[in-house]
Amino acid sequence: MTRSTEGRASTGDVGIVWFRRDLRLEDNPAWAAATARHDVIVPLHVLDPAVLRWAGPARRERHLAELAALDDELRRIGGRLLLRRGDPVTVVPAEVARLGATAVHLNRGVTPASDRRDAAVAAALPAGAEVLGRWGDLVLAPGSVLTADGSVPKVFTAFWKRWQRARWDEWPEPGDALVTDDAGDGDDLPPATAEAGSTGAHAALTAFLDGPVDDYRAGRDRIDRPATSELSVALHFGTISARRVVEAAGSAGADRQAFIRQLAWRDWYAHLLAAHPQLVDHAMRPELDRIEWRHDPDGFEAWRDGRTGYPIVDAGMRQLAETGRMHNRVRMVVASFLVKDLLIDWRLGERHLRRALIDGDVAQNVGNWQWVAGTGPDAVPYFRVLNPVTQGRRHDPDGTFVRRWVPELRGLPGPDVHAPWELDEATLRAAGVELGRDYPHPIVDHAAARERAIGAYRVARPPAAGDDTRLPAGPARRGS
DNA sequence: TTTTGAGTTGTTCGA
DNA sequence: GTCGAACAACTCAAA
Repeated sequence: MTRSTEGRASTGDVGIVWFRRDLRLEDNPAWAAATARHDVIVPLHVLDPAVLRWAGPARRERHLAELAALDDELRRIGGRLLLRRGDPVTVVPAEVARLGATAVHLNRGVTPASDRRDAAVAAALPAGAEVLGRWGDLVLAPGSVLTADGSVPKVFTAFWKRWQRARWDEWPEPGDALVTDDAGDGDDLPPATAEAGSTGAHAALTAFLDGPVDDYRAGRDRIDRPATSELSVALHFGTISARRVVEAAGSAGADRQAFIRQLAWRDWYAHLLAAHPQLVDHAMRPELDRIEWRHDPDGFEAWRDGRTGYPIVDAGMRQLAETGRMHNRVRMVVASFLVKDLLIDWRLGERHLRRALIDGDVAQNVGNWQWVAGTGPDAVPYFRVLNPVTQGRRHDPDGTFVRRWVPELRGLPGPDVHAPWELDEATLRAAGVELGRDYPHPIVDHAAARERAIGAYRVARPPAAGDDTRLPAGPARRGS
């Protein structure tokens, strides 16, 4: 502990704000409640090796930059972020005892692991100290958007209707407590980057609201341009509150409405996981856990390393490996490819993306993977299989995105880059591409793989009542 | 309790 | 090239 704080702290009641996924001071319920209640605040962050093990290099690096930015923000009001390393279940109670704190304020997470950890911390606190949890990550807290029977709506549209009607609970107003300036291990942090912290988050929000938002419906699926808010990382670390984003966007016009709707999807997946923790590794409908996934380590590696022979898939996976980022549309395409084209268990892909993405989040990632796999909530026809070539031509019409991440195909002109195997020898030769040498042949035939996936899903489905003699048939054809 | 209409970031086929 | 229907059969929400 550094000098000056001792004197300030000695006269007053001490509270700890344990920052986790809420690395901001503005619009932060735990921070506001703590500064209103205590005389002295200790802002604490714990680097937990067990959590860091599950983060890829891109997220770890950004995590440290975000901590540095929060530390900068605290310095501006005379404080420092107290950084500790270790298991929070021992570290947090030890700090409470050392500082004589009476409460630990935090914003809760929606995963079972997060709740278990917080409960273990609470149980280990010295007598007289307590954990005070709030919700600060979502627009609406879990449990606040329910159907008439008290459950989380299982189709998005029903959730969306109620979400729009719901009123926010007011968050507490911050007080004027003193903030301590003990940095702990914080002096080892790398400098904050320009895009980190609340400053970076608000800059990204402003840039989005100054232009792209008003073409959001048409632009958001364009993977070759910056047409989205790029706020997922800021929302992941909580450097901006989702409520601020909703307020700033307003609701004027269908484009802004479409953008806000995406934040409702985010809330929906969090609400679902909070209510159904088993969604992390089980299909919402049990029969869909019976799908016979293929054991195909080579296929998985080709997918992971970006050499499936499908350019949009490979571009996305290489971008992910290099940067920890991926457009939402591309996430759907690569997920559909693994699950439907390769018929590999969605859980394997989910784990990989969750680790590699900077914004990798259990609730969001699981929700989206289950949506693509058709195993989760929402009405998804099981025959929905994304065609990687169609998706590429539609959302990357000039092939710009592919050429950026798959340099060996740069010589191929325009949208032809999405299906190099369809080109004639002369075109390929002119572009300096020999399939099988410079770039892989497709590892599966999409049309055949699509039929295979539909068949596997059909077999897993329980027979309809009164129809238990039906044999698994080939894909139905209309007009037959 | 029963009924009814809707779901859904898609693809494919044929007119 | 564009358009609409079909895909398959549920489950869900709300009346």
